[in-house]
Amino acid sequence: MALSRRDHLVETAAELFRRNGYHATGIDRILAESGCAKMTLYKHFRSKDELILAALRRRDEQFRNALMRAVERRAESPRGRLLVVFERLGELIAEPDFSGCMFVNAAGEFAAPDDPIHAAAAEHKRLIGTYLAKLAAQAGAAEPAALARALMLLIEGTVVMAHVAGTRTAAADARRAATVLIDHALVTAS
Amino acid sequence: MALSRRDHLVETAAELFRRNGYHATGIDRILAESGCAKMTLYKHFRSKDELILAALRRRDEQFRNALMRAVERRAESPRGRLLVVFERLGELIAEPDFSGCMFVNAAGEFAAPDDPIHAAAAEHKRLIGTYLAKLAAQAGAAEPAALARALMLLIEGTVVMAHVAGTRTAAADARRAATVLIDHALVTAS
DNA sequence: CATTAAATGGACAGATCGGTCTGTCTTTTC
DNA sequence: GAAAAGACAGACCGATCTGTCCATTTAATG
Repeated sequence: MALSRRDHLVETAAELFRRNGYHATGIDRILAESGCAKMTLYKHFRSKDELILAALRRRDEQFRNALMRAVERRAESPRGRLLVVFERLGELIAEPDFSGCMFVNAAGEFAAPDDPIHAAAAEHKRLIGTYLAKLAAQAGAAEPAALARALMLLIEGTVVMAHVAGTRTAAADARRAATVLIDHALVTAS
Repeated sequence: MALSRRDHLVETAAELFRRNGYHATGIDRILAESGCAKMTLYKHFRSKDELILAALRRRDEQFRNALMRAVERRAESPRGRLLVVFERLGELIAEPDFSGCMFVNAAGEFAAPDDPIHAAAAEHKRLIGTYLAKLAAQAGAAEPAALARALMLLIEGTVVMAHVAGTRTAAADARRAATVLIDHALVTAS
């Protein structure tokens, strides 16, 4: 079955927000691109901000599901599961119209920490961090949460440097640093 | 001497852009806050985008000067100079109205890589990276450029996680990871 | 086929956007 | 003190923004 009208709207919006930003993407553009009428939008959402929230939630789910599937599929060792994350990172930033992390961009445009949109971005990062900590624990890290936080820094830094500065080696750099940190955490644990 | 009219405008704009974003900050707001007339703005700048560029250039200089001064002032060992960067990072993200990196936010709102604003953000990151590579070389790293790129990832990741997710331990996490990477690079060099 | 629900295009409102222009006032300079 | 330059306030422009409303058409359902 094709996407429902609502989902089609959210999908189109998410793509435009990702590529062009939130304030810079007008409602009319989203409607024209999706072929929906204005009243269809405002029947499903009370405001543009709610549409942004729905778009972020959709992308959060898609992103985490794809990540977890990749880790499961390519899993070799528990240590290797952590490294799969960085391989996926390399694919992500190599995509033709990669535009950085849309959650980071959202937090940038909606800077107030108590803004629901900012909070949704924060929740996304929290969920990824929790997942990484689980992988780190399975790999037998001395302090799984601490290792996960360090790897998160490398991941976010990679996305930023690849987008802002166009650093093509970012994912490889991150992977190399990650192996050092992971091995250090595993040695300390044994 | 007080700031010139032009500099006062740029300073006010930079602060508003940093806190509230670029598209979300209107010209009128900047004028009201700075007490300038519209024609004063358009005498010095041809467009809002040029004002944004001037604001980014100003902040880039201020930021790098402050960083280099901190490194010089608190310098102990060559290795310690690298770690001063992370101490400064901790102070930065602890500031009351810290709003992430305004260069990253600029690249997010002006996503096209060939946009002059995006390019200015890229140049800022490039300059920081070059400086880090110099410090890494002075510390005797095996591959100074590679170490610098890895540290950049930690730094950018710290700013992102602190702003987006409110991770208060980010700078400490980064510093800890940095020492591991630095020592690894120094051991390999000897 | 008839009824009902949903989505359509498009007009419209009110606000705000970036940018232009006019005219007045203040400051500097000689 | 006169002349020149710069900054002031604010009206104004066309475009665009989010959001509301309506009248029509389409699609699904009994």
